[in-house]
Amino acid sequence: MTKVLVTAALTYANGPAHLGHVLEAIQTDVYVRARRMMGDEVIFMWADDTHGTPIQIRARREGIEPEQLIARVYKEHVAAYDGFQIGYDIFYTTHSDENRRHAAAIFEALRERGDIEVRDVEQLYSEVDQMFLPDRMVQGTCPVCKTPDQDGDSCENCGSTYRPTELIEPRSVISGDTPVLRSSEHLFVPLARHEAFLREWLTPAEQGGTTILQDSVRNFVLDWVDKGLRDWDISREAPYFGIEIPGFPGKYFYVWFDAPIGYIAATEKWCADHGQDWRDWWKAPAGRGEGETEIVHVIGKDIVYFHCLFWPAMLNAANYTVPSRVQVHGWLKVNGEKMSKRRGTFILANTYLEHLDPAYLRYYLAARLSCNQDDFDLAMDDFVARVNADLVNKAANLASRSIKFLNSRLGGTLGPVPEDGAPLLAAAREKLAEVPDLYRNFDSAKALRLAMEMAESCDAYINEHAPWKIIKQDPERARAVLTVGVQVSKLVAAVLKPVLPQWGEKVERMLELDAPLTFANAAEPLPEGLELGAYETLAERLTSKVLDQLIEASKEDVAADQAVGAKPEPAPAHDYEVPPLADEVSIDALDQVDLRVAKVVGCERVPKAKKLLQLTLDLGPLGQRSVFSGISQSYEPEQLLGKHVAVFANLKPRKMRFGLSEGMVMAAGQSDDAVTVLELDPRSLPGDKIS
RNA sequence: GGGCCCAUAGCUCAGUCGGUUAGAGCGGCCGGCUCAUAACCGGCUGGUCCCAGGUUCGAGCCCUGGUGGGCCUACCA
Repeated sequence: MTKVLVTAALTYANGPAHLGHVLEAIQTDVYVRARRMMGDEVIFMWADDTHGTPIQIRARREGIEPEQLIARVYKEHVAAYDGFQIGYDIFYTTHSDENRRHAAAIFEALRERGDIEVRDVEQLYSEVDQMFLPDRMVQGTCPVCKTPDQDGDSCENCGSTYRPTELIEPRSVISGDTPVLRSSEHLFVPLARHEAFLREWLTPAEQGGTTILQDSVRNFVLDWVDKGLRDWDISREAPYFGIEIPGFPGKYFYVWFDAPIGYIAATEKWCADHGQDWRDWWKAPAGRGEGETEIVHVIGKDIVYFHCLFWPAMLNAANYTVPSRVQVHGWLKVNGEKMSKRRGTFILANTYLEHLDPAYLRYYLAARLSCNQDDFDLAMDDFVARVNADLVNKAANLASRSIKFLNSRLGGTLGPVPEDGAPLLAAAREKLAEVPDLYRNFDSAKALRLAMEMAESCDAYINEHAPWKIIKQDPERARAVLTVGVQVSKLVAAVLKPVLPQWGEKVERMLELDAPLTFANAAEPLPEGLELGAYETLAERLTSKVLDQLIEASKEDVAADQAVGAKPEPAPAHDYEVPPLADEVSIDALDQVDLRVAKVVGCERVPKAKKLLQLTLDLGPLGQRSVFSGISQSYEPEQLLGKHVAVFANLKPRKMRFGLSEGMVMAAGQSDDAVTVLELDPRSLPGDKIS
């Protein structure tokens, strides 16, 4: 039996899990469940990644300690992943004794080899924040092209890169404070010394290597090695929420040093709880044979650098088991775009769970995920169509029509497999035989496609022999035909089970199986005379209405998360100017300007105009009006449709080149591409006076 | 600037070693059926295989150069 240790990337504990995290969790979970169904001994080790500056900043913003933040987020993450039925063995934390010990052990091993160098580094330090500022926490004016408000590492205007210390007028993103240059000692790992090992680890199978990587990933990493490996700075100065480096008081491991060690810490904790020895997993030779461990990491393409260079090198240097496989996936996009908080496509895991069954997303993701690292587009209409077509119309329908018919009209007893049904069943079993290797190679898309083909051809067979007609003359023949449907439903359930565990369990009950489905026992025929259990609904139709609700709820939930703790922030430094206040006036002045509530009922771009949108406004009893507004660089027309806005309603109509404008929509902002329209509570009544 | 990856029907994807007229599912349109969750069946619809060259008797597939998208990285090939 192969020992397999699988991990999904540790979830960063500075906020709730979103569907991007869920994609990886599901891909990993499907793999783990499938390998268990192959008979492998698999443990799924997982944890929260709890250290580093972003955690400190988030905690500070909320006015709590980092420990409180990570404890709360931990619960949220566990709830989210449990909700998606992720079958991890342990979800641990990098803020643990186990992690401190293994980090220290790996560090000591590196030090004994002479793989730790100490050098002075000059960095920006903020007196107000009392900390060294990472590159991304500094903004200032680009030293090359003088564009203001650029990040600490590169300029988005001229594209040049630089050190944060080169910025003109640098300031802390956290407090707005002007940081000063300060020197401190940092610890470095000279990665170049590990080049020989890394080249060996990266060797493709055709050349005798054993590590499984996607070709694109391997090329990618080899390219870095070829360019020359740079020293890796593994230390950060206090205050830093993390693990203090043994022998270097006031210095902490950079979060990316201790994060992957969390895989080991989780394993040790799990082993302690289950009477096992973690050394059997992390001190065994890497490999797929007896007495060896196969370590499989599932990660997103953003962290290949850490998992395919530093991590194997560290493990090897410290004599731990190195990964056998790193499986890389792309980003989750929603409706063809990066997840957007404004459009409601930034969907939190827990928001999803409040609105729909995790089975839908599990199926849809698995049905489209394969071994590549392309980005994954979750298109809502395709989601609905695919789930209904495959899961409901094909797979569930086959089981439903077969089992229900047998139960209601033939006493619920299976017959023999008829001669004309045997080839179909044999073909389906041949397909099943391909499935383990497909799952083993993360090609769940193809595995599920095979399941749908099985269901489809069996469905055609039943249609052809129309048991509902035959039953009158030859009930036993009808029974035999439907028996094929049940036999194939068992095979389909086996393929679906890693993706839809509950589906598998329902079929196990309906078919009165005495052992849970595996790929091996799924191929065994169901015995003639078997008495079926009651039919259980396998999948219900998905409607796009539910998804619309999900999108709406996501907007609110994301806003709520961002608002958490936003208030305790002391008056922040402002990096923009506003016009001075006008002279004081009496309240009578307000009477001159008649502001009204208006609902946007029409909105379109004005051809040939650079900035104009033409709005049709409904002012309730006051009727409709046409108003031009110079906001097209900030709004797409459809964004405004249906919104309630404030309109300067007694403004003298003005003839413009493109038509008559009968009012003025209130908006804020100084530059053309950053205008925001005043949106009113949708409960307000069109035409009502604003005062 | 350099590197890597991706591109086939409206959508999701197959397409073997280079071999006939490039396929499937979904969608759309028309008709039929009903055991089954508006399921199911038949028919129709749908393609500049990203573009341009090249190799070949023959290219979706191989080679070169481009375009678009994604990612990484930086005076180094």
